Amino acid sequence: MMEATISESVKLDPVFLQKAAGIIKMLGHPDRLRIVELLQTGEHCVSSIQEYMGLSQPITSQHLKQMRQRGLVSRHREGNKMMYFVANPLIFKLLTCLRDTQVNMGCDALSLLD
Amino acid sequence: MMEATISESVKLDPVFLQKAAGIIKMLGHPDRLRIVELLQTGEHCVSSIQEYMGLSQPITSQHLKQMRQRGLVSRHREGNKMMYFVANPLIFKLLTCLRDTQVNMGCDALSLLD
DNA sequence: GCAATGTATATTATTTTCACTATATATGAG
DNA sequence: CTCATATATAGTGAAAATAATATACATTGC
Repeated sequence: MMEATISESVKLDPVFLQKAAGIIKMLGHPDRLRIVELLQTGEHCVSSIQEYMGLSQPITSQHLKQMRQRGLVSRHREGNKMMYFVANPLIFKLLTCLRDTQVNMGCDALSLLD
Repeated sequence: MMEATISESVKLDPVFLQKAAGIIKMLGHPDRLRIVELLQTGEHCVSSIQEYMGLSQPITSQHLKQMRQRGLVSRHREGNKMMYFVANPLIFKLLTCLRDTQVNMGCDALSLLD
């Protein structure tokens, strides 16, 4: 099994970078970041996400819609309910980065410096 | 040497999550994402960043200021010039995620699905 | 069919971001 | 001190994000 060693010199393709920025933008909102953190554990319906987050139903739907449009999450119907789940492998990787950083450096790793 | 295995079950601390969202938000703009990609290779002054990016001087300064306020980058004076550099380890990790994703999955990995 | 539940959308007001122009500040050279 | 270079900030207007309320739509069970 080969692990690719990614050199720092790999340049991000302009198209890729553009799409990536769009995805990252979606994670730049605390609520949405927390939603994907929840969804990472498995699929959830809107009402359970809503309850978990303590958000209104429309706001919850809106966040999910935005993330769906950017390809972060996807959904399927299950009877009455819409089940949402993470649809992009990059999301898992990015969340792993965050957890890793929190575990290794603690909360202060992200403190403002200036 | 021990590599920490980060379980998916590590829950992100609310404070950490809040700060992380702030940092991630800064990367959610294509120009800023490209700027940190540049800075990752070493420090650069404003005018060289500006030239590389093809942005106006005020816009360049503004992006840098925002990122400085969030702790993504820092700077020091070198004579006439202000040298900017990446100040947060998380940035490197996130960029590595992106490069890794691009290399392993190509540009289409981030395509919209819905 | 109707009512109940779950989700999505429309509308609107507020706030925030973005990008531009003009101007101010700081350093170095002379 | 003066000028040139490099950077930062102020002020403005347009565009986008956010959040709230009201309403529409879809599915289930009767």
